[in-house]
Amino acid sequence: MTGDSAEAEGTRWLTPEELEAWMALAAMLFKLPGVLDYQLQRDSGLTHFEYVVMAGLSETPDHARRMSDLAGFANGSLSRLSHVVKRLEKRGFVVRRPDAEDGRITVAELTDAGYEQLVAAAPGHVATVREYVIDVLTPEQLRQLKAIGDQVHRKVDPGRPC
Amino acid sequence: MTGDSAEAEGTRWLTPEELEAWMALAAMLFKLPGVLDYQLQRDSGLTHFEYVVMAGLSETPDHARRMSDLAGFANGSLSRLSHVVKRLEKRGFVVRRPDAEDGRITVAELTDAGYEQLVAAAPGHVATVREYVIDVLTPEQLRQLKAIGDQVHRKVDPGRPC
DNA sequence: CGCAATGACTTGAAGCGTCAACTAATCGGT
DNA sequence: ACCGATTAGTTGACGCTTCAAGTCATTGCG
Repeated sequence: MTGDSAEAEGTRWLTPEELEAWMALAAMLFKLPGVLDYQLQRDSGLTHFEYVVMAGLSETPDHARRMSDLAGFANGSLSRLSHVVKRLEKRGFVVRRPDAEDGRITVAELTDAGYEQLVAAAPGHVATVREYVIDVLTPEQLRQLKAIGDQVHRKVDPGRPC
Repeated sequence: MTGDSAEAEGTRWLTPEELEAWMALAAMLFKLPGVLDYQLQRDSGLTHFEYVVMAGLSETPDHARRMSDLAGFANGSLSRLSHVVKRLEKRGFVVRRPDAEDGRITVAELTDAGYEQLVAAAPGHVATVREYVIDVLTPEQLRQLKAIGDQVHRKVDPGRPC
């Protein structure tokens, strides 16, 4: 679909430069998740999403956080989070309890075993991020990447501070 | 996991700038596929991956291509492609046949119905890519994005021209 | 020529994510 | 104080991706 045909006249096709940028982004989009999941799965038995969820819990002072908050942090749906937390609970990495003040709210809390698992997984994960992303880019490119990512993210998901 | 603790001494944790860049990329990585899939699914009943596969076929003069070639183009595994092409075949968008010269090779070919489906889906897809990525970035950022994407992609997937 | 090794897929099972439906708790107007 | 509306989260079914195993064709070595 290169836009050289005459149908759909109203369509603004991508210029060659735009296409190149999009293809480069798309290739990252397709490949990076697999690389991250593969390393974490192999070395720590965790999905990248599971890792992010547990990391989100570890960020708070009491290693606990309500579900919808956590879902936002991990960029996933509440349903997805619910399934994942149930699995993590079954594995003993997390516990769930209703909030004392508002019974609708569920609070997920990282167990000690979960925290240890996260601490054990972190170095390998960070090394992978470094190897495939950070260390192949210059500091200037990292700045650019942050700006680009923020702008796209803001467009995709407007209702958020960031 | 912010690296302020003392365990795992050998680990080079991310600096704040590196972390910011990574978080911005990760947010894109999580959200964009959903946006693209949603639009294509809603308006054309296609997955983004299915779209890319059919686009890969439409690029050749005879609208046909061997499976492993196509898998590389679409950045997916051969197994994934095999399942997807089977579904597309069931829907009448693609046909498969063994190669005449080498019986191991399967060639997938876009049918007329498949081509029409693709042509109908393209404008909406391009508009979405434009809306969420291209049009929120400056030409300079698009150049940067291409460079960044290429470098990461080359690291992730070394055995390829691009 | 024969047959082991390699290459190109295909298949089936298992796990994960999404969607829609559902439950349960709180809010808000009267 | 009541009851419909809203908010928070859970669940089950279905579809898609992955992984490991299997099939069939071809290559190349002895």
